[in-house]
Amino acid sequence: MAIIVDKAQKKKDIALACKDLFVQNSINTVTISQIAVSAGIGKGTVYEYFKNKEEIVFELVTILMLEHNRKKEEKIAQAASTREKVKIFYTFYYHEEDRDLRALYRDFISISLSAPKEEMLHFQTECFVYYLQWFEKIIEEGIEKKEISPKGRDLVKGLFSLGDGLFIASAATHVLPDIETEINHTIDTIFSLIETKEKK
Amino acid sequence: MAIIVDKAQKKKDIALACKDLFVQNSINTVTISQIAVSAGIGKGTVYEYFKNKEEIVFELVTILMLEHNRKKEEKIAQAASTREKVKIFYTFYYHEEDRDLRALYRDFISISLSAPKEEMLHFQTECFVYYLQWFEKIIEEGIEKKEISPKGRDLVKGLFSLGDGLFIASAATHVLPDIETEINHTIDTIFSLIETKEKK
DNA sequence: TTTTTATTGACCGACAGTCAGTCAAAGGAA
DNA sequence: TTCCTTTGACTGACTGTCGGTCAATAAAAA
Repeated sequence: MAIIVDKAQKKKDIALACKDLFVQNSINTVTISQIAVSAGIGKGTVYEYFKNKEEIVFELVTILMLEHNRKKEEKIAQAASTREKVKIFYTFYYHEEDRDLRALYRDFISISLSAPKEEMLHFQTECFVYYLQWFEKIIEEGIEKKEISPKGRDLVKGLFSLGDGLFIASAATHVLPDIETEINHTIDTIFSLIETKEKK
Repeated sequence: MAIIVDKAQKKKDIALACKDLFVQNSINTVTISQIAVSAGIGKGTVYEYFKNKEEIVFELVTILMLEHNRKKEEKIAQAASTREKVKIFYTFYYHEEDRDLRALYRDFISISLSAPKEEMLHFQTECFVYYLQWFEKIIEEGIEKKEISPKGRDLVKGLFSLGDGLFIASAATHVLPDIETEINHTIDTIFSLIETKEKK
């Protein structure tokens, strides 16, 4: 046998090497040559590890998401109320520390919308389901603890999608310059409607 | 002197001539050559009327949107309750008759997210504000008529963005195959929370 | 050596966008 | 009427760029 490269690890290395490239530019303006230079490898080698540009974004999003989820999980565990948990859940859309992931997520949605290839739909679906179930769990626990009314259950998908909706409005228009206030205002309003009286 | 062409009209003609091309394919897969053939003009002529592919999509969206708004306005005027008006407002996301505009809107969001050029942000902002104000008016009238509680005012942007959020989830994932049910379910839940008792 | 794996950049085809040139209509001069 | 000139509309061959391929090479293990 010859050298055995840890393919998975090298994929991560290449992806991370050109993270700034993707964070600072949109996927359409980044070229494979730039990627190869950034990663210090030949253009052909890029294709040994990735089928196309999009796959690099997927890899990057995956890596950053795992790290992001770990931190988020901790923070949410510490939150006192369901309302607070939901608010923390949405900090992704405006917190400074998530800026890179957010920039990639933007590209990511853009790709998924314009090039609806099966793999992308599949990956996007996986991410969506993961976060939706997490979000469902938070709401479900709130209902169990009688913090919020069972009606919260009927708002899960709506509330969840609202985040992306506001995010897109904020990213693609001049409206909503302060998405943080907007999100928290909406959450507060909805929670004032579904929180039970006996909440602490 | 030579022939003077109505530039604005010809822009519309060219855009409409390649409508199907854009409806059936995503903007990235449509080529300028295809556009030229569809419109029965030379490739260079395309650039006499449009700066790039994106501009053609803008033109198309504008044309179809005007027609769409006219019809929607009629329907909403006929609706009995605020809840019904809101539901009709959201039919865009699933009604068969709006399928073409929806397909273009998808591309449109994708472009705005990945190529945030000033013109695009501007156009997107205009559309967003137009619909948001329309939506605000519906809610405001509902509050005036005491159909819904003043809290509805605090939910305007949230409710409004929810539509795009669900739309994207439905377009970019396998989740939410039935967006119609999902939207109406969410609207019903929220309205059951903000509708006043004295509603007819 | 030989085999296997990793790497590479020259190469190719496709595409967006340009531009030098063609064409047709209109007006004016004779 | 005829012919010449002007001018805007139109064109497709051409150029540069980019994504993606592949034959050649390197280099380690057997």
